[in-house]
Amino acid sequence: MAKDRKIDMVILGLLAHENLSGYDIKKRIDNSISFFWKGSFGSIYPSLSAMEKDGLVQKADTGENSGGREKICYSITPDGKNALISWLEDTKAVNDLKYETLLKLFFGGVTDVQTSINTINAFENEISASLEMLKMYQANLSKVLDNKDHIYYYLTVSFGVETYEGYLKWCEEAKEMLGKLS
Amino acid sequence: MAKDRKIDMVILGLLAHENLSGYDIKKRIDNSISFFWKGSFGSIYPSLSAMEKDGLVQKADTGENSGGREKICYSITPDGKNALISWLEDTKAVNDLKYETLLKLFFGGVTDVQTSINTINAFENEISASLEMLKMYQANLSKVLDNKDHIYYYLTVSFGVETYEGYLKWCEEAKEMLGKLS
DNA sequence: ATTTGATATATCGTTTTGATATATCGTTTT
DNA sequence: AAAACGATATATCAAAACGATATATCAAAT
Repeated sequence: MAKDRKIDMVILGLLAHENLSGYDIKKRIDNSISFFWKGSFGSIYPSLSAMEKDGLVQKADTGENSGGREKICYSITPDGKNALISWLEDTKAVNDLKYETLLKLFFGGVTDVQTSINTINAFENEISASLEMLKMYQANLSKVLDNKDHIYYYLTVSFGVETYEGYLKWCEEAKEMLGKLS
Repeated sequence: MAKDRKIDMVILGLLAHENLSGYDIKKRIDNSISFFWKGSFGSIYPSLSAMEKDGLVQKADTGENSGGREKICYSITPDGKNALISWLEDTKAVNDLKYETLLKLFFGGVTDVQTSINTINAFENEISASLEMLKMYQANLSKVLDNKDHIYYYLTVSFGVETYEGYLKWCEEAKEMLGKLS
C-alpha cells in the first residue's frame, strides 16, 4: 500500500498557518513538536515535491531573505486543506513509541545492575533538561490562551509536562528497586 | 553510515534467554515489549540472516513442532553476546516517540473543537484498554520478583502503567479545557 | 580577493514497516 | 484416498523515514 506519508500531514498542518520553505518547516518541527514528532530533510523535501505534483501545495512568493541561498516557499492549496481536514477528522491515530531506554532495561539481566542504573540516570538527565524547557513553554503559553491556536499548543505541551514528570517519578522508583539488588 | 540496526539488539536480547525462530521472536516482541518497541517480519528475517553471516547468531536444534512448517531456530554466539553487552553498556539511548494523536491535536485549530475531542476520546479508549492489560501483567509479575529477570520486566511494565495513567489524567484535563470552547 | 559561516536545497544508502507471496504440515471434508 | 482448508512459518518487496553528506548561494570577515 502507498500514500500513507505522515510527513505530508505535518507539512500541510504547518502550511495551513503560514507559507514556509522546507528549511523553515524543519525549524518549526524542531522547536515546536519535536518531543512528539520528528522530521528530516530527507523526508521533507521529497514530500514537498510530491505534494506540489499532486496539487496539495504550490510555490509561493518568498518573503525577504536574511542572508544565504534563496528560499523556495510553499503555500497550501484548497485540495491540500481538504486532505488535511480529512486526516484530522479520522479519529484513528497511530502512536508509535520506541524507548531504547526501556529496551536496555528489559534486557538488564544480561549484565550487572549498575549498567541498568547508568542507563536510567542518563535517561533521567535528558528528561530533566527537556522538562525545564517544556515548563517554560507551558508558562508562556498559559499567558496567551485567549488565542484559540495557543490552546492546542498548550495542550500538547501539557501532555509533555505530565508524562515527563511521570518519567522522573518512575526513574526514582526504578533506581530504588534496583539499588536493593546490588 | 551503516550497521545501526536496533532490531539486531532486540533479537540478541531475546536469544540471550532462549533459542528462538523468527516467528517466535515476533511473538515475544508482540506480547512482551510491544508497548515500547515493535518489530515486523520484514526486519526480523533479514536481521537473522545478516547476523548469521556475521557470526552473531547460529542455527540451533529445533524443538518439537506443533504443526505447520518446520521452524528455523537460532541461538546466540559468544560474539553475539559481546555485541549485546557492548550495546547495553552504552548509556546513550534514543527514545523516538510518534504520537499521531498529539499531531492531530496540535493542528486542531484547523477544524472544529468536536473533532479534537473525538480524537482524544479515541486515544482514551485505546489507552484504557491497554492499561488494564498492563496492570494485570504488573500484578502477576509482582508475585515473582524473587527472579532477577522478572524485576526488569516489572520495571518496564511499571513504566507503562505510570505513563498510561498520566495519559488518562491528561485526557480529562484536555477535554475539560476544550469543552469550554464549544 | 578569498575564506568562512550561515542559510538552504537535494540526494543517497540504510533501516523499518506493512503487505503480500510462498512453503509446509495436520485436520477435516467429500 | 484426494482435495480443501487453516495454522504455522519463512521470505520478499515497495514505500516511508532517517541521518549523513553533497551541493548551492550569499554576506561578512580577513
